[in-house]
Amino acid sequence: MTMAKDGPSDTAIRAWARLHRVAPALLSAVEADLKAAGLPPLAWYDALIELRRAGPKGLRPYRLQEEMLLAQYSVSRLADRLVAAGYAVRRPCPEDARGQVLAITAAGRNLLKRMWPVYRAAILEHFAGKLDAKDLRSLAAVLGKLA
Amino acid sequence: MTMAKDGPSDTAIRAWARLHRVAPALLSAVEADLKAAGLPPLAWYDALIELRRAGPKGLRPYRLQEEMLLAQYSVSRLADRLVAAGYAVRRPCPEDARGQVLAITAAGRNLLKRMWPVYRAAILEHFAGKLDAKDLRSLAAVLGKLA
DNA sequence: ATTATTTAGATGCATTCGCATGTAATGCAA
DNA sequence: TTGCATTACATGCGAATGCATCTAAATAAT
Repeated sequence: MTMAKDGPSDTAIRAWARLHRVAPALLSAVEADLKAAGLPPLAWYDALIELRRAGPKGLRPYRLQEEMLLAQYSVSRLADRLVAAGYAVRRPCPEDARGQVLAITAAGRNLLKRMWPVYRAAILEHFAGKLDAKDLRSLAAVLGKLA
Repeated sequence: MTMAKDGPSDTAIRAWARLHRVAPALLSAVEADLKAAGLPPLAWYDALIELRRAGPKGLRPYRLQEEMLLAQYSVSRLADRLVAAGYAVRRPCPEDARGQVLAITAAGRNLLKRMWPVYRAAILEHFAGKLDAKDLRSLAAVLGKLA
């Protein structure tokens, strides 16, 4: 009955419960498809997309951190792995000697190209294929309010 | 331009991107509130809710696994921790000697009562407070199609 | 200029996750 | 029944995560 304790409404609880239930399942279904295709995790894709968008000037790790909404150490280690795998390089930062710049390599761009078909198919199969255009727009609109 | 390669539409990609971006951030914001209050992770709450719902007869781990959409080893270890913390007990299963039954303890029920106010406030702050009733219903409806 | 504060990033350590596999009991088939 | 596949759950081990802390450089304060 949602007493006057002034918490979220029952409707809100239901929506939350579904989000809490569905979103992680969806993400891990997509991750599983990538893994099944012998490809790296989604986070690598996301990071490389940002690096590619940043262009040849590269991207500061703290910027990547903001874009991806990750913890600092998480970006630091993601960068370690991307660099170790040859998909990105670390360069010293000209304007700030304590910082660095991350840039995508040719291998990184190639990885994006190899991942996208699998990623795209996974999005279609697990997500977009189950919704119509109206659903998708309304979902994007609602989620937009949460950012 | 979403060529005739028959992937997800641009609208779908946008919706996916937001979901991928917002949902994990939301979850970790709520987790952070719980942690800040000195409380266990959300997964403990979810599991204990299921155990409480199951009543005194308890719940088989594989059932919990289905409810929570988790990996088998993940439930096994979650159960380890709940039991170690005294919030649940393992009992041998009468009808299946290889199985077991998990049941919530009084301490577990008490933990649920302590967590709920914090959880509820977090849902309100990070989620429900930013949306109106129509948003919430439409979100629940769309996510329902993905289950 | 000297000192204190903040910021960028790395890392040791403990916990957790994921994968593969192991053990044991059940169910099914020949 | 005996043998084989399946199901329920646990676990060793390597990788990833989270926390706290460290270094070093930049910035602000005195």
